[in-house]
Amino acid sequence: MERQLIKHVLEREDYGAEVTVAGWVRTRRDSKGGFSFIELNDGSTLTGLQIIADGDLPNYEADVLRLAIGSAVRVTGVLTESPAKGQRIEIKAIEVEPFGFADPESYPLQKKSVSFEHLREIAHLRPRTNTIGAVTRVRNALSYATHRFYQDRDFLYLHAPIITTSDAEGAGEMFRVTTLDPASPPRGEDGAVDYAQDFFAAPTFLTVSGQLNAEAYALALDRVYTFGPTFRAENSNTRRHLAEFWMIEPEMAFADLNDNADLAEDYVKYLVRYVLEHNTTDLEFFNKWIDEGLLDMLTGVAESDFERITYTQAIDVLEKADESFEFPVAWGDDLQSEHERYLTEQAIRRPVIVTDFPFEFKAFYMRRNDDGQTVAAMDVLVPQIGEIIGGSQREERLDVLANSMRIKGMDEDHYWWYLDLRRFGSAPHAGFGLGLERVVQFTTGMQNIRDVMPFPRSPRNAEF
RNA sequence: UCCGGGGUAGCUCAGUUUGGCAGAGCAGCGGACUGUUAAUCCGUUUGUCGUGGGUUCGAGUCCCACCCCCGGAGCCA
Repeated sequence: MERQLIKHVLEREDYGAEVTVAGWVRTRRDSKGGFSFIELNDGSTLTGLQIIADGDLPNYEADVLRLAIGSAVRVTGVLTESPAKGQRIEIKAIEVEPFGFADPESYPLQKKSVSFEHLREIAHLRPRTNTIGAVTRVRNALSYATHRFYQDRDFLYLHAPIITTSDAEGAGEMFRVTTLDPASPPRGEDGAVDYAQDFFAAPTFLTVSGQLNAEAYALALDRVYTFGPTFRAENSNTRRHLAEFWMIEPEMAFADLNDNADLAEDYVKYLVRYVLEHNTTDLEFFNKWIDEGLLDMLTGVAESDFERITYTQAIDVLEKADESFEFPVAWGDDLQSEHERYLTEQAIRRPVIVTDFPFEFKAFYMRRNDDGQTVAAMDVLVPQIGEIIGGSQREERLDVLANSMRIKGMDEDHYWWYLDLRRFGSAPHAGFGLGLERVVQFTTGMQNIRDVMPFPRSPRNAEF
């Protein structure tokens, strides 16, 4: 008989039918009435399926009574209306076929919940917990919804390179990629490592962003998006940063900052609506156990218009705020985390898109505004997380871009191909980057980013 | 990297103030009971007190160094 996923079995009402399921035991409760209750979970949904294993089963003593938490088993049985509260249906087992048992004395998971800190040390087993299972399903839904959103709007999915020679931000530590012998690398006459002899005949790194590559394709195919892993070798020890994370970067030709903000707002709302509709069971779980206001907050975001203010206006709001900030507020200084959170959580109380930041602390590729002071940048701020999106209209004017690079102290020769895009058929274009893990955090209420990534990489942590 | 809090049984944590036999709950195991569902009740096993030095008759507790984890900050997505 063909095996069915538990989430589909739970929807059936044809009592008396024979079904086959397989999964991992969450709990087993024995009744001295001569039978056992087994709660089975296969990850297809949060809810487990209750199996009634009668003492008459030929392998009841030998197998069923050994099925402790964590054991893998296949069960064929009759779909039955449950006489007890707690579940609508259950399976009265005809055949119980164990695969791998789990020794309850050494199995690290318990019926009772354990701390997320501990689960990180058993990252290979934590997907068997309710929370990590639900996170994984929401993460999957957000990924699928991302493709649907952009595909429906005629964006092409672009695979940007992961190994690169360019540093898109001009800031941030990068992971070096090399095949040179670390013990005795070839050296030039000045004693420095001679990367001309390395695999790529140049220093190479793991990408921090696919944006520059995406710009090239947008200036040929109109609209593209990347969705792939990115890397930062920063020694960041926070609940919002990873050394390896997944980023989505749309890039549109013939678009300005307003178009960019429109797209960002539509995208974030689309993601929220998608999981509200398709991951109801999981979100209710998070709302109950992780973050009590989650569903109200997400519904509010899905229905609200994002507030749009300029950096200059934001500074004005912060200066007038009846709030004592740790960092001073002054035009020309970047917004601190506390400032961002005040804007979205206290002052405006919904997502905020801040635009037109000072040129001084923004990246070289952002389009300079006519005021000479600011650039066409935007940050999307949401409650709880803070900055969830960073983007800009790109500088399409060759002379202005070259000038910005000189001011930022960058090597124009190294970016010859990027400047070529402005030499030949340049056009206004804009795009942004969104960290997938930040959205998973936002939509699940999970506090630590390490719990929304399958095998998170952070400083000192890449064991699994 | 900076600031703060931590590291004691498989897990969650008391015990450190004032140095003197290593503790509780949960889990596991044994039993009782039960259409149960974080089951309940009785009994019970389990220790490199993060690591390395030092002080002391005696250190989980005091001193020094280091490692790791968590929270906040910075960097950012």
